[in-house]
Amino acid sequence: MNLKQLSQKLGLSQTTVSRALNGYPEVNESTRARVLEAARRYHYRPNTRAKSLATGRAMAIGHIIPLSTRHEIVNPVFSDFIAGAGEVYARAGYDMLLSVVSDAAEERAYRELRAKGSVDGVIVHGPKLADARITLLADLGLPFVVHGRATGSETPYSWVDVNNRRAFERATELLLDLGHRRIAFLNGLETMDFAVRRRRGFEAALAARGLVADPALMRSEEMTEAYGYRSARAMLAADGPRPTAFLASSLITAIGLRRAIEEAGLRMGRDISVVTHDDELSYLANGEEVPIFTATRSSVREAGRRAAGMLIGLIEAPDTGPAQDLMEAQLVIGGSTGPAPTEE
Amino acid sequence: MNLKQLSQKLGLSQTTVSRALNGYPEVNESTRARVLEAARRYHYRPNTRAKSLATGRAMAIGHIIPLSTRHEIVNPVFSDFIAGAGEVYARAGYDMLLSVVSDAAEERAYRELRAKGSVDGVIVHGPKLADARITLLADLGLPFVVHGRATGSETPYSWVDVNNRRAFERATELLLDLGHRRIAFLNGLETMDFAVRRRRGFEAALAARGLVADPALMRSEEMTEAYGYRSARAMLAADGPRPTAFLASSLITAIGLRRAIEEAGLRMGRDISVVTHDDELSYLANGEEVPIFTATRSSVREAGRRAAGMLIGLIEAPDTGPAQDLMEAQLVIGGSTGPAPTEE
DNA sequence: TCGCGCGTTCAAAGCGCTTTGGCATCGATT
DNA sequence: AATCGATGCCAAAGCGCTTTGAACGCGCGA
Repeated sequence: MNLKQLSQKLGLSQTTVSRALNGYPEVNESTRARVLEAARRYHYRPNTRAKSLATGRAMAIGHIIPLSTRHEIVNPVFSDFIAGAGEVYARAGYDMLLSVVSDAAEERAYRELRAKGSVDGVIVHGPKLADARITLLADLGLPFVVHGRATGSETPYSWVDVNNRRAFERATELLLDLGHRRIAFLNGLETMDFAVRRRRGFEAALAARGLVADPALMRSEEMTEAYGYRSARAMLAADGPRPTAFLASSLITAIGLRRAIEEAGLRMGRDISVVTHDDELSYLANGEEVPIFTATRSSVREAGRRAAGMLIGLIEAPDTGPAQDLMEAQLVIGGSTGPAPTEE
Repeated sequence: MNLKQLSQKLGLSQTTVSRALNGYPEVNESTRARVLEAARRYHYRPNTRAKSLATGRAMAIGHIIPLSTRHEIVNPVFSDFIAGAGEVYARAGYDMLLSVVSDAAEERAYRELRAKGSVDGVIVHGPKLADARITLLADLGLPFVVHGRATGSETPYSWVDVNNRRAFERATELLLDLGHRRIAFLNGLETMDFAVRRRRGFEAALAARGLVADPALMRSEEMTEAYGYRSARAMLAADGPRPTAFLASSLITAIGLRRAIEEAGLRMGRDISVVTHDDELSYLANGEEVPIFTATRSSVREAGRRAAGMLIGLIEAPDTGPAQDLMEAQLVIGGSTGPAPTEE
């Protein structure tokens, strides 16, 4: 059932039917009612491609996912973000277009999206320091919102981000207040912007008490379970003073951490304290009533909602300047932290 | 730069340029070369919407994700599947359209996808028993491939699935061979087809040795970490004979399981054996060289690739009947299994 | 009576592409 | 010399929608 057929059934012109459906004022209310009723009866839906060819609006938003194992993206954070964004798109009538591309093809993918006119805007995932995609997109004139920030990018841009620096600063302060001095930090890959901010927060909190981070206790890798396990195991087995607390960048890493702690015959929360960041992933809850891990908590799904909303705003009101949304993480206390054990 | 402009620059008609670009034979090879060169120079990309309006092909494939927390979908399995499918789509020139919808709106979402003509086919995720979506899609005449199967669906359909029954049968046999008799089974939600098949495999292996499953040792829930923890904790604390082994439906659940085991002062692999299913998620590896958990292993990313390939085949050769692809899981031995402890 | 404005409707153009149905040109065949 | 089949190119129609510009009928004031 297309517009032509529908208008024939109604004995009206395509023009009138189109206007009636799209809420234009110059159509008699009684005919409009007839049209709406008929559209419903025949399950009429305007063909998206024809509609966007005519209007020039794609009514779709793109997400380009670089497909590298060394990347932070093919990970559970992504599905939660997408779920949040998807809710908003659905409500606003936008489709979501996903492209999985190799890192090398990423720039081309953005250019194609633009040239082929398949989307009205894009979300940029996993920004790196001075991320090249930002200037690229600005050049292409394609509206975009970054999930995270890209320190060192000179052009202004829109973003939604968690205050990673502040979150990790507070987490570190908590551990310091509990008496911990030897705090290990298992960070994410420091090519990623958020990881750098987290490290800054960590270092700032130490510096504020006249302490300085011990390089031997700092790692930066992709945030897997094995990473947490391997690092904690090595640090706990090392000669010399051991860490009494760990700061982890993700729940998955913290889980690996816990495995190493327990294998070493220690008890998390008593012998070793752990604080982690928790993205509130829907399938990976940090315990039920009482959190397993003390954590800096911020919902990535909510971030998805906000980024989507911001982008749609940008698309529909192109003249507004770039927008920003800095979300504060909550520091929630769970069972993984306690006072630093006193020296024997 | 559109076709009209490009053809004017070349002094050719749109027809010829279009044919040259699309590889039609009735164009002189030298002009074709000229056209290709010019297209490259001006970064010409045909507008997708116009192209699909003209051809009737959307060059896009839809994935509809029901947005319920009670669902198995907003989970890491999903992102890996998508990553696999996305690779194939990209190579074949298809876009991927994602719709996140509430469960109630799911049927409508499929109908709209069809009526709006935005996709050439869809992948169905997380099939339930006698899933209604299958007959719906068959009625709509929209090509589709199911990731998994829907027992009890009378119409034939295409699917890609793991042999869940066989995998869990083998896992159970392994535990039986190791001398375990009290085996607990933490299954996924048994509204889902795969979970039912897994239970059948579990029960069949027991039955083959004249044993019968103990209902007190069987659970069926969404596969979270907390589920594994809570269930194992309760079972290990119960009066009467305790399980000596656990069969878990996902790595996440197994991780929760391990937490409960260790909190109970037991050692996994010695006091309590664990076998789990492992989807080989890229971010959640089952250990590094040596697997943490003994597991039935099957790559969900590979399943994504295969499903995408199958669907594209169906779309491009619509007359071929439904296809099937049953993947066998590997049973890999890790550190979580050992002989059943002898009774004291 | 005429002309005007208003409310309502329509025919047709246009979005950027593919594809049908010609139309020349030219070498080969009769 | 006339015919024919390739070969290579083009004009125009059509995909399903929106939107421009015009038209129609009607009531109203002049």
